[in-house]
Amino acid sequence: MGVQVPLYQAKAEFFRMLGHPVRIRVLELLADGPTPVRELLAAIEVEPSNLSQQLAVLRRSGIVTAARDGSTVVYALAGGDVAELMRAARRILTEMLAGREELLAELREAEASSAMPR
Amino acid sequence: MGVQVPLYQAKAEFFRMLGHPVRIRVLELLADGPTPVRELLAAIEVEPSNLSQQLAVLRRSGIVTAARDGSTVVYALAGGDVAELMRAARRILTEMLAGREELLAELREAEASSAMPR
DNA sequence: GGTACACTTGCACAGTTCTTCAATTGCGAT
DNA sequence: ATCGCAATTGAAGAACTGTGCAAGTGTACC
Repeated sequence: MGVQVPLYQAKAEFFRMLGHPVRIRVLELLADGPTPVRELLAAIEVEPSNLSQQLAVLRRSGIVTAARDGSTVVYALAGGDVAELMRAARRILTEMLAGREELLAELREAEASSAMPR
Repeated sequence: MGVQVPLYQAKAEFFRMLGHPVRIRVLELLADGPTPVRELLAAIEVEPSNLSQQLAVLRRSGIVTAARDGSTVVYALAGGDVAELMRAARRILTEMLAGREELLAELREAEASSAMPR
């Protein structure tokens, strides 16, 4: 029953895999259904080789699959509730950013009513 | 009012912030309620200065707050349904890890213990 | 004051990830 | 066979992240 490959390690790797703007956009596009690379390239501003590198990361992690169809390659989500994950993340993100805006507003008020900073 | 930092950038930063085993463990411990650093240190095998560095990352991102109470510092989730995010992630991980028995077993244990009162 | 403890910060170095370029593979058409 | 297009791979350097140590801040207690 020993822990051989730590669970926290696996979770962290999963989140790290999501931690790139191009990879996020790809996953959101794939959430609407299987998509050829050509379309991903048209939708995301990125060099083809860079997109391929990011697709390779997603493939290696197992969250997407690739299938060749003639001369194009079509990517799809390997399964799972990716959309649900994104929704949960967006909810937390919204709260986090809202809190930050409030702090910024408070900071501006405090500066206006006290001595000038450096 | 809205800052024009691309949304995908913000999402990627959010996930990258989660992409570290120590930070994951901290968030899961905090999901059970506010916790002093001393307890985090006892539960996670890590050097104090390393834990502090990871706590600083979480603080900077805004997902946790720190409050001094005497000589100890107590951390808490800043809000948001972190537990729900973790649940969605676990569901996807389960599918991705299908076939890797050890990790699946650990995921099931984690599910069981999170459903139990302490 | 001084010592002890809890926690944090600065810093240097090791390790990892990102980006880009050039080279390559696979496929369809000529 | 060769051309052109779609997509991938390999490799190198830049950029970023993680770690541990030493030094720092803040609090309590004598």
